[in-house]
Amino acid sequence: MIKSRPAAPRMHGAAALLPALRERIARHALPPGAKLLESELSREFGVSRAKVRDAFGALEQRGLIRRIPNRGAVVAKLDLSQVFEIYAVREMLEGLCVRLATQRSKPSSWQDLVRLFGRPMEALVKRGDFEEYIANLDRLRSRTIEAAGNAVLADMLDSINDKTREIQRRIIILPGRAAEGLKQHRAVLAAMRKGDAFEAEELRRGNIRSSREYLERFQNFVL
Amino acid sequence: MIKSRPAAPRMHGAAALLPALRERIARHALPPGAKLLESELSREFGVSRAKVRDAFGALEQRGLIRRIPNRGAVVAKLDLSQVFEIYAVREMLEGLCVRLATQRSKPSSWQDLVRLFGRPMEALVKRGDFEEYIANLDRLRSRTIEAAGNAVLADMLDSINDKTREIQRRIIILPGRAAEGLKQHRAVLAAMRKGDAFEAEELRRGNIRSSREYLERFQNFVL
DNA sequence: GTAAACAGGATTGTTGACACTTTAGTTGCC
DNA sequence: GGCAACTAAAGTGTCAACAATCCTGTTTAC
Repeated sequence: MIKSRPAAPRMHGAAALLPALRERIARHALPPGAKLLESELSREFGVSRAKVRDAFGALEQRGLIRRIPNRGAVVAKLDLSQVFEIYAVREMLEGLCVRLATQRSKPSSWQDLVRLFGRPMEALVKRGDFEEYIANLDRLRSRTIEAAGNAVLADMLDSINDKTREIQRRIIILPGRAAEGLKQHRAVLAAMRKGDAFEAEELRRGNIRSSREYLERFQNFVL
Repeated sequence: MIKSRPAAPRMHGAAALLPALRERIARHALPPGAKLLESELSREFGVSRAKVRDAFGALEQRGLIRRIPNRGAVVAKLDLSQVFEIYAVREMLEGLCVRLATQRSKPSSWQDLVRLFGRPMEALVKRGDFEEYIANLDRLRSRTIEAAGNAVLADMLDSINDKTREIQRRIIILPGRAAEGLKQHRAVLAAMRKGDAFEAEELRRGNIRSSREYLERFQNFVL
């Protein structure tokens, strides 16, 4: 059975506009280079063109779209060098995030995730169920960000995530990556479970460097 | 002689609006809590209210102002906990920046800054010329960011800088801070001059932690 | 005397129309 | 047939008037 991933959310209203566009761009439902028409979106979401314009402004600030005067807005493409730039920043911030999360929470609070990343995740990798694998990775990530309790950091990671979600998906399905990643996440979680914040940080950074190396090796398949 | 710091730039035109507002907020020419009137700015800069509104949107995204529906925009105040959140992130990013800059440039390219941070800076500290001291610090910072060659990182540091420029100024004038900071910056530069990227990173992080400690100790005077 | 109700003024939010720029298609000339 | 100039359509950028909301000071009722 094919898991029907919810398509583009067809919610109406101004509040739904920005999140919906972010989501579509992050999932490459709007692929890089795609043109965004103000009037079209205005009709689809039932909001005024001015609001669409506001949303475009926000997306441009986040670096998700590029606006060319009199020519409209297109989804930003990131070339390889930008992706590596992001990875360098990401390594530092995710490391910090894990360290803070470990320092600010009871070690035992990670027990359920330790369990989840044991047999269940192993099974998902063996079965090749990448959707659920990624969903669990997201659970770990959200819990970590929440535990870190740093809103500035959360914002930055969020922004980075928007830009590289699709690329991460493509890396995960590379041969061997999911299994290797799982091993690394287990190590991170074990350090968190011990309460060793600095070891957890270093392991998480290694995890991201390793992901980066896959990207380097398979860049032709990913971009 | 008093160095007349250029007041609020009275340039006109839509292009000048956003940078001018950023500058005013960063320098606390518009202090936290100050109200921003659309019509007033519209007149001052000779642009339509719609453009002022756009600029407000950008400032809100950057976290420099808060908009309350039907009540307008006020300069965001940061409480102490937010400042510490920013410091945690800043430590990582400035460290990364120094490391990248060291790795990607010829060690000899830092020679002029090494000299500048020798006697001349010493004299500025002795004389208590904080304006020039800070101007030189900014020179070092820009050069480092440029040498790091990472646009994503540069953006994030820029955003952080907007929010904490005034606070940094107030820390620098605390008793002993300028002298201690200078020693640390010298050590960082020496490591860069040697080409030891990781030592430079660690020293820079220490420098920021040290700045943070001053803030912690003197928080009542700074905020 | 106090508090609620009200009116006037000021400020923000929204909409629709209009002007400008680009693009694509068509016509006409060489 | 190919190239250049023109035309029409589509889309974006801009603005000004209108609507809704909030604040302030005054009046009114108890």
